[in-house]
Amino acid sequence: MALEHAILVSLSERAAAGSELTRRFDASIGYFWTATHQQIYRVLAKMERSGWVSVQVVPQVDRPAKKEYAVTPAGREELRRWIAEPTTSDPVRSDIGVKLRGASLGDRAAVLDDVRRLREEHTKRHSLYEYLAGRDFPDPGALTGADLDIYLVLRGGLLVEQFWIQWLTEYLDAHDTTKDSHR
Amino acid sequence: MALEHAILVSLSERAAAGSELTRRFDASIGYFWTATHQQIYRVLAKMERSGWVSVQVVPQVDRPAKKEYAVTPAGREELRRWIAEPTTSDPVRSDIGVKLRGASLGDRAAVLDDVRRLREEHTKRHSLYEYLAGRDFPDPGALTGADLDIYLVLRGGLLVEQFWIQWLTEYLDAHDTTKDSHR
DNA sequence: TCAAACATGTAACAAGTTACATGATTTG
DNA sequence: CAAATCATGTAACTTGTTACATGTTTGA
Repeated sequence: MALEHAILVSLSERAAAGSELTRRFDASIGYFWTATHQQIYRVLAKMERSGWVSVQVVPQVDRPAKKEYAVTPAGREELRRWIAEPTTSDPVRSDIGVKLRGASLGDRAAVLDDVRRLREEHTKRHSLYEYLAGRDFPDPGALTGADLDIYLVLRGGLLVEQFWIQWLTEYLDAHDTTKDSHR
Repeated sequence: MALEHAILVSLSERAAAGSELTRRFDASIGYFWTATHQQIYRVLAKMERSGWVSVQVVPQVDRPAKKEYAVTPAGREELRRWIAEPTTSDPVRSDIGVKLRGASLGDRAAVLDDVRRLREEHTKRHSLYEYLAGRDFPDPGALTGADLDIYLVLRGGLLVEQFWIQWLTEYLDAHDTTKDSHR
């Protein structure tokens, strides 16, 4: 299970409540791991029982109180242990990959529309990442340590989006030039 | 759920038993969807109850009998329906992405070793796909219909492997030139 | 005949998804 | 005071993983 470890990484950078963690998973950590708030709250409760994180209720001036979670020494130890462990490649799962393969068994025109829409989405995300890279890392060559890591993971996000754009474009080009949109 | 639909695509190409499907998921379909035999048998049973596939027990001369599954008209209809449905991008989940981000909280040298090992794996898979492409699709420009689709999905597999090799190489280069392997 | 490979499964569990629920506080 | 937002959760369900179990047939 990597969700627990992704949370440990995020909390190590800065203590946070479940809602704040959810926002982080929608953004930076989300390049390579996603989670909904329901999952995060459940796992946080479990991690507290395991003693990997501690909680402190923080009353707020202008907001409802929140539970701020911080990594404990046991949590840091667990994270070290997990990081040193050999990684197995996660299986790839992509609906669109299955649809592209089976397109001749359904409505080809609908698949092509779908592909155009997805390519648009990935293009937008790619632009966003480029913007973030330019804004937060104007001089990548100067980075070291944790900052360098954060930058390199953002690079991974950029490269994944590039992959999608390239693949979907190849698909569209191949099916536009061969006029077999009718099967 | 796309496993059911991935099975429908595979069975549409040719009827098969669970063990044969498992082998296909380890190979071609597996570029973008994976499944173990336990999952496949469970889902096949469910699909039979739904009427999407039919079974025929085939006694074999030199092997134990197998249950051959074939797509029914209802299954074909369901596949058409699913293919026409708009696709939502599947969430990305990658252990190594989380580890790269948190590397400064653990043993950096171990992470670098891990990255080298993973890059090696992806390089091998890339070579395999290149071999398959050259063997099965010597003249991609001439392809149409289902054959073209199968080729384009293989292209997707190749491009994913390229992404991995490039990203992991960037990571290694960045951490080799900045000598901060000690945190 | 006994080990290996083939084919099919069960059971228990872990992880992820979807839909809904609750109370606090702020803003119009 | 009503609607919107924030923060936290529960419950039911689906999907995926891990470990084990069973019978068949071939080949050493």
